Amino acid sequence: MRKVSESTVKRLSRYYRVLRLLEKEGYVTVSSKELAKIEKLTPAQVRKDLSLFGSFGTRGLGYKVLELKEKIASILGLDKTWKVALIGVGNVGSALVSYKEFAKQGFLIKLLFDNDQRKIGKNHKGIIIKDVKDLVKELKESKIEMVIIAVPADQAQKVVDQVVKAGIRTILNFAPANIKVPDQVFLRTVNMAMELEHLSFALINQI
Amino acid sequence: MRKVSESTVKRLSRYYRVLRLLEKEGYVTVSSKELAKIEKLTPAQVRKDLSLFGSFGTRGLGYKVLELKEKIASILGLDKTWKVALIGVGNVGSALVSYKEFAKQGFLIKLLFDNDQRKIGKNHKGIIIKDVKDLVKELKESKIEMVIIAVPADQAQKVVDQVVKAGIRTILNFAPANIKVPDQVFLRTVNMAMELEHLSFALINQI
DNA sequence: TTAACCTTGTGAACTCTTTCACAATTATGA
DNA sequence: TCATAATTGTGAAAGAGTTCACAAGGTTAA
Repeated sequence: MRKVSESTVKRLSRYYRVLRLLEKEGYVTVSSKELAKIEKLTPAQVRKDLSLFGSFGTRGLGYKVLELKEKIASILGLDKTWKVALIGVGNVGSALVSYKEFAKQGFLIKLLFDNDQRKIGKNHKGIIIKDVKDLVKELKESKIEMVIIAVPADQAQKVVDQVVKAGIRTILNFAPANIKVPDQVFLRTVNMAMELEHLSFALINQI
Repeated sequence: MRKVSESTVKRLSRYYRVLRLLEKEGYVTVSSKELAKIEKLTPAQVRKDLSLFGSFGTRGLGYKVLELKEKIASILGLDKTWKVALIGVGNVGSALVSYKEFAKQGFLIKLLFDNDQRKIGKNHKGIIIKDVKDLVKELKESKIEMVIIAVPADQAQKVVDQVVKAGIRTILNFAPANIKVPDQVFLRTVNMAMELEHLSFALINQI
């Protein structure tokens, strides 16, 4: 496959959300011009993004909403369900367990881990919290495909090392730490403080 | 000021974190080569980023850790404190109130809002939760500079409109919704499901 | 059926970002 | 003090990503 940029993937996620909405509102077709307007992009950008994966439109008409939505779902891997484990059932972890958007997109949190003896064995929103000691064994047995890290920063690297050892190739990290993984592992880090820093930069520099 | 790209700002945040760490470990100087190695970038990239804001280094030696850290802090606006209000004290909102990194960087959550009568008036981690009805008045009175949105998606636009009306110019949004703001307002949206979609894309397409 | 209109898909042009490469400058050790 | 080594800062080159512009193909209405 031709190279797909980070920005293109992000925009696909956005198109997907717009299409879901348009579908609900009863729209049958949508043009690149309309999509672009909604997302504040150029029509050419929208067409270029989509053309990386095939020709989904009809000249003179545009794209069929339902069809394009499903195409993008398939490109992003949203037409299947993913088994996800979450490590660290603290403040952030608990919030993520309740985060509806995950399940809506097929990301099903199947396992929870913590290292706190008071939490281990407890039922949290229908899932028994397991001991992080058994991480590698449990991840393998449950055929988990993705892992979300929500442990304190100083424990994150250690936990990630275990996760990698269990053969997991995709990790979403919420710990504010600079984590290292082997090349073949996909790691994305969400750092909420860095998002605020971006805003304070914008404010100070009056962009 | 010359144009500073989104990517540059993100990298500055990362440099800042590395420098904080290096300082703690007792390093006095650091070269662009070393910084680049830690962040998996090229030395030229590091120097180019910094050169946008001035000449902070010493040829033959590198950068003084403490000095560079402070320069970047000043660029990002981390050398002052920011008054932040958080709207929506649900799962995500509560997690954010407890998020240590915010305070560490000078982002102080001063006000909490919700629309749930059972929560309004209650003390949450030392802050009395206020009625979102009084949003505009309270934001103005408390001289809030930034707002974090953690309300359900279907209420987000309405709340943001109020925030904008109160004169706030920087908003960090955690609601999975496509929010519109006037041009002069800086809005960043963190969509955690979109981060997972990025990972599933990577996994499917075996990048 | 036909003419007028609309919209896609895509090379080419353009713009933005990253990397290269090297002069200039400072540090270091004999 | 001087030669050697290290490292910055920055124009120029290379590489990526975005927008332009238009031929090709499809729609619509009379």
